[in-house]
Amino acid sequence: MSKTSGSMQSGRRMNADAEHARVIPEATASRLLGYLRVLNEYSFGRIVCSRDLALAAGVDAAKLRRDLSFLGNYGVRGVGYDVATLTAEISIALGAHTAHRVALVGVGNLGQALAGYSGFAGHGFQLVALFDADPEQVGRTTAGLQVNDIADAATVLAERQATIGIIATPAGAAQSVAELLVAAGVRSILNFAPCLLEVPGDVHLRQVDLGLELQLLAFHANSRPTDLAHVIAEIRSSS
Amino acid sequence: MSKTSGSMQSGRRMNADAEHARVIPEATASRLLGYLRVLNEYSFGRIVCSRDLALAAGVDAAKLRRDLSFLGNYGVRGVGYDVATLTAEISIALGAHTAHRVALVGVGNLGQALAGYSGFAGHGFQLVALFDADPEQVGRTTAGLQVNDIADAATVLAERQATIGIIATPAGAAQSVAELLVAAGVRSILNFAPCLLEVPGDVHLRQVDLGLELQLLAFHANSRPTDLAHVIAEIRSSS
DNA sequence: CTCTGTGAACTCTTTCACAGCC
DNA sequence: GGCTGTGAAAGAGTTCACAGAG
Repeated sequence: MSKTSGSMQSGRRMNADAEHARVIPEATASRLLGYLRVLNEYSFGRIVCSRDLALAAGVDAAKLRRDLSFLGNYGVRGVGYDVATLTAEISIALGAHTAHRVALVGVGNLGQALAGYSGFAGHGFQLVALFDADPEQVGRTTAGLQVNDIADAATVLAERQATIGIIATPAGAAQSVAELLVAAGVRSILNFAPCLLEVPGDVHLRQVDLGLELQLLAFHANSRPTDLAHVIAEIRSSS
Repeated sequence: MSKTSGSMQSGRRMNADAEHARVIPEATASRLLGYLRVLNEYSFGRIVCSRDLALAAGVDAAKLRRDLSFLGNYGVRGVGYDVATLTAEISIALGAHTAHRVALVGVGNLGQALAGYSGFAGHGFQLVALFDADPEQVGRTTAGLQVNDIADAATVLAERQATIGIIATPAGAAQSVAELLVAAGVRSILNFAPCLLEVPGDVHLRQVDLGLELQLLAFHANSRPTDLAHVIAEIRSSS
């Protein structure tokens, strides 16, 4: 997002050490997670070929092989990939082995859906704190955690040491919540509030906008028939 | 490349290169929705320049101008864009004027969060049916609608004529729900279940995976320090 | 002068196709 | 034969920088 500063003097030196190409492109990273999910359904010790794995993951084989090639050469030509090895390598590459302590702000419907998300603990995430501004919610227990007052965020977070924050509050509250989280040392934020957040450059921010997704879907639903109607109208008017 | 705005009369051939500005790239479409949201906070009749609008929308000015250029030439050089005109043009381009009838399946926490989503009605979406498989939920009322049994989907959907479906069920139920929706005439599906759906080619599918977003965030949280260390090491070794 | 619209360069991503290994 | 890994080409998206309108 932000301009990655100086490429003025580009590094002509590639391969200083050449352990392996460590840079995993953004697009690849998101698919690797998908492969990992699919791999979990194969038994360890099995061998799987790119075509089958790709089919199961909903991508095409060439793309999958290209993606995996960023990790190194873990396939065997003429054979395929060992499920156990591949699982391990992807996990390592994505850092899925390290645990993350997560604080969730806003325990409305969306927040509770997130708190109850089953894939949470399963993938190295530990929910360590819940917050809300609503006195009605504060003190209640969800997902085995008591909801704290957002006003106490500084103290609670200092104690619980979260590194990831999830914002599931109304848009109006999101910015101040983000600031609280950042002040408490959170360096990665997943924001579900439909608004733009300002955060320091060293904080990684990810935005998920449910309304926007719906509108994009509608756009595609529209544009296809509309294009057609448009073409038809043109043909008609020209005759 | 593109000129437009003249109601240029094209020939009867569809390959005539008359109407250019019609193809909006995917990446641009998603940002246009963002601009629309920001524009709502300006008063109609005002003029806004690309720099300001871009700042408010969180993109850079050149990108914004490029995006808007896909719509046609609605800006005035040396001046800026008229808020009212721009709002209208973006809405038209995105088809935000047409209403969409939405069916939502799964009224658990996530489903209720979606049902209660405020930006729903505000942007041409009308929730027309709610479904769940849980007898506990069936019959309850959320967001002004009674929850129907998913078993009755065919009948209810035939009557309510939804064009967009939202799946907010557990992963295991998603595929069969998708098939029900498709059979009932739904041609656009927004899927929140963390699984791959198989749908016919003419059905537009959009996937939102909350767990995946979280894991991607964690990936960046992990990889950034490493990247940095790597860059530093390179700089050091080269000087 | 300010600000838009866009060619051109650039970077990121996908796709093809085939060499090389089993 | 089957399959991986990857150069090379194609495509999508971004950024630069400037001509030209007001």
